[in-house]
Amino acid sequence: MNQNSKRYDGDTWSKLEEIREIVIHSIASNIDLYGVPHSIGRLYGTMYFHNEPMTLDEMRDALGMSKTSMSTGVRSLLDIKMVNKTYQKGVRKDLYRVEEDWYNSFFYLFSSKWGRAVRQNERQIRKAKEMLEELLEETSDPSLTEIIERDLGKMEHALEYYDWLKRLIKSFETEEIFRFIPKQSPKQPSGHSHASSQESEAN
Amino acid sequence: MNQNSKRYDGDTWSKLEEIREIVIHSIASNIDLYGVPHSIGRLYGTMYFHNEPMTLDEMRDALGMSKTSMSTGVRSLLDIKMVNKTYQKGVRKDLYRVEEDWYNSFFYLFSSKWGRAVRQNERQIRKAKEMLEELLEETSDPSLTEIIERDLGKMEHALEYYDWLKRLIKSFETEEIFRFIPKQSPKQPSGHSHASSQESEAN
DNA sequence: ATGTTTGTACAGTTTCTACTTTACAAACTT
DNA sequence: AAGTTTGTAAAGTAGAAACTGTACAAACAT
Repeated sequence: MNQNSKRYDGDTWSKLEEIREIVIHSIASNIDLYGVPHSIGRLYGTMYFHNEPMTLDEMRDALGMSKTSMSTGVRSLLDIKMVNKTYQKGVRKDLYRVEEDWYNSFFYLFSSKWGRAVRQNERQIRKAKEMLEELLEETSDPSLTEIIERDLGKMEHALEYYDWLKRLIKSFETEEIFRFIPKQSPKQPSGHSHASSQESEAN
Repeated sequence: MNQNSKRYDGDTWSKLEEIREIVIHSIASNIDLYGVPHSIGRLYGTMYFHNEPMTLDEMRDALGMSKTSMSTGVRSLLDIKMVNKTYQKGVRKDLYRVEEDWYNSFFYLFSSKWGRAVRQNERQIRKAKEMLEELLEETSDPSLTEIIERDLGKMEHALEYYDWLKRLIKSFETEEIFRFIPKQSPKQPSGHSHASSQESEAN
């Protein structure tokens, strides 16, 4: 079962590893979009092709890095739900496997990182808006009121944008986005192109 | 016109700056999502409230940083189109102002960073897929073919996901996303809630 | 209990990133 | 022409991030 423990035709096997390396490298060099360092991207890629759950020791051996790094690395992948902890009876060590559903990983990234940022900015801007309104009442100087009103306009505009972002993120969380961008691309059988409303199987 | 060169009621003015500082700080502490360092986030926030275009020297004075930092900082903001270069007759210095449309900034981030990543990963995975298919033909060992087929399945799955991401990004670029998530949130006057198809003014 | 395995906290090292200072080229002025 | 001004390249520095080795606590085995 475990393709790492058996010895197949060595030539084919090394070719396979070469191919996998291409993909792993590509993943690793783009994973910074998830705020994850390159080397941990390699870890992710390695786990992606390793079909069974992995232990920290296996990761260490596979990547030639320290076990501590594997521990912290897998933890950061766990935080953004790119890997999951699994359990297997009779196995003492912690086991991890990659989250197979990449849509989930993508959505979770937004829900967490972007969602957090949006909420914070929204809160601060709301606070600023209130303070500006208060300040506006206390001010008589017309050139100053003009500036305050301009700032207020910016705050309104910003709040509108953050509200939009929140709705976008929600459409990810609820997977309603699939109503608009379906998982399987439209095969254009005959009719119109966009905004088809076919159902998508959520998992 | 320029609120920095005149002297208004000092008390009100400092209160205003205090309020702005709240917003600037909040923006700066979340701008890492755009791959921009904190201090350059402050630069962005400062420019955001400074209603006229700014020169590098003004930035240096406003932030107390080196002119070189301002130069590289504003360049990185320029790269992701969060600021624009502007021209003003009779002015020798380069002038910059923030991109007012935050939707644009957000969309451009995806179009550039994510789009680039998607294209690269897609290309590499397509290459890997071809190589795997080739390898599959040369292989007789049944346990080995099983593994190759499993990898091939992963590649298919990945390509499907990247296709989806590409369509999502395209919906940003074309602003068709606004058909699904309109700029102004539905005021729920009476009817249904989501997927309204009202038009949005593109700018 | 004593001994072993497993994961992580902590301290130290290296490597990288965000700056600053200096120096200079290009564009403008006189 | 020589002298300014303006933006950036290059080199150096300080601090942060990524990684390693050691030490240890918790869980399990005997």
